[in-house]
Amino acid sequence: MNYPSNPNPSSTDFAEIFKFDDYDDDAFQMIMDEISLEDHSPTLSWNSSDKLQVTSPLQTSLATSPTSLEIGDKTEIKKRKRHKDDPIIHVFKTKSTKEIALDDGYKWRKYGKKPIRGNPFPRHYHKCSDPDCIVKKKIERDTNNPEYVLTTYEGRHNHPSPSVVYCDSDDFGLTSLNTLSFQTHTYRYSHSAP
DNA sequence: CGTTTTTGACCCGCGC
DNA sequence: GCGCGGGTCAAAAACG
Repeated sequence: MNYPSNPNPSSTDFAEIFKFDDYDDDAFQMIMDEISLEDHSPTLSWNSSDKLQVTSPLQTSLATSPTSLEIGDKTEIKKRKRHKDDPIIHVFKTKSTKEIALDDGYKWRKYGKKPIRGNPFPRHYHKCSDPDCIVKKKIERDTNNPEYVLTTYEGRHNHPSPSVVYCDSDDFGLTSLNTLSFQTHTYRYSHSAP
């Protein structure tokens, strides 16, 4: 049984899904058919120019680039083709003016810090403290919105959270999608390991 | 005293 | 082949 990373940014105002990373078009469409984003129930499609289009009861949006689209002011979706051997990645965009490290229930060991070109704030590199677990996360401030922090999780924990299990599901690793709600505005999407 | 953080060095892929 | 940007290592320091 694999356990996904389980971010729970309890110390922040809210978090929201920022990026879909590793789905092909069919899988992505299937996912969008399954989920509803708060008061939106969007359908997604790609037009002839490969621009992402979202139609919801509230509005119709057309992306300005093939890979990114904001739905209202809540959710930004990014999409690209899945590459072979791509790791599973989740990116969370979290409003956080004070602390840069989120308490997500797992223990992490920091192993690097790097200045990133174009970003006045450095990126921090963390590994799961479990010696047999290879999950990593990167933390950096959003260049465009310095009051937000981007947390990128890579891989799946092979062990449960050492602290509280915030969300449980019998079919982690079996279904194509789990939609979890941590707080009012916190959503998480994952899919089974390949 | 075991674990984590800090920090410069090292490594590696990519574009030129 | 070289330089650059990004990712990781690892030794020492800091921490609790």
